Amino acid sequence: MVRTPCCKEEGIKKGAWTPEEDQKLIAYIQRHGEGGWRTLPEKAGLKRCGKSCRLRWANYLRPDIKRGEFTPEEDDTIIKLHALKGNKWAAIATHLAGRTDNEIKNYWNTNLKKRLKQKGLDPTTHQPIDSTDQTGFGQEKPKLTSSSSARLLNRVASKYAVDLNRDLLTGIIIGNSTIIAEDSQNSGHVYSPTENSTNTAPNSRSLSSVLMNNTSTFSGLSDKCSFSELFSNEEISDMYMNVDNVGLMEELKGMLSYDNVSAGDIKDSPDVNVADEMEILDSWNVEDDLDLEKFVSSLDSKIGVFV
DNA sequence: AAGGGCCTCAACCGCTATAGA
DNA sequence: CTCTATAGCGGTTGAGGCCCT
Repeated sequence: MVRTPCCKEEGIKKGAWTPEEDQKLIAYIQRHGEGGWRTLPEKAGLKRCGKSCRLRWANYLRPDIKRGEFTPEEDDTIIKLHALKGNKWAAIATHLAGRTDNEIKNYWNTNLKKRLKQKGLDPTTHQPIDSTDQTGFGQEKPKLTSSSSARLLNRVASKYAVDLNRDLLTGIIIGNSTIIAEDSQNSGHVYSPTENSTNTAPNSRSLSSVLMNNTSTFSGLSDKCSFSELFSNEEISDMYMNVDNVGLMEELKGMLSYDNVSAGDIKDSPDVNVADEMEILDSWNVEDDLDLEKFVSSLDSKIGVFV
């Protein structure tokens, strides 16, 4: 990939923008519209590189930018979306009208991060820092990289998760705690990919069984999440607003995080024998109606201990 | 008053993704 | 398919303001 030289030329100004420069940029964009950033500086009479102009416009001069203090509602939205998306500032910004990714990133680093720490929450994982936490989600999770089986289980789950319909997933996420509680004791249930996905109860029991029984093994904040393909941004945001257990939603997202992943995508992961995992996964016949737990046990004997 | 440390946030840097020739 | 230009993203930097001693 060839890097475009930027701001390397002689005579290119850097640093803070002056009001005069701002005016030139605004006037030019009002006349000609956005785009063509490479040639814009010269045409607009600015001694700046195009990238600098684009950033100045996108982060500061755009007329739809909302300035001023973040509201408590915006704080809440950022925190919840960060739990779901991680440091995907641009993605988070799409949920906050008038706020830029840069502004949200700065606000997170200078305010919200500290606030979470003060509440005893890890700003990265959003889980309690205190290891005595009794929720189960706050307990230190084994690193994803520590378990090949966990990774594969994620992929197995995701392989079937795509068969689940939207209503089912919504049901699992929003307030279906009764079923989940029952499922935690239903260890013998067969996680069957052939169950009718429109039959909500059996499938939700299967999926949430996996969640509850293996909660410590699921992780991941991958942007390859198929979650976003199943739900619109607005719907995801609504779920976060309504869901009681944010941790559960994260777990579910983690389950889906390997959807569409290929061996090539994860071959750099240090402790994963990807070839083994993919071979096992590919050889697994969906029609076998295989019990997931038995399947995982069989994996343990082949590629490591399942935690 | 001074100056040192801390905080904030605009701007920059380095990189990837994508489109189009 | 390859190459190149451009757009976009996330991490980092540093100037300037604020606060404390």
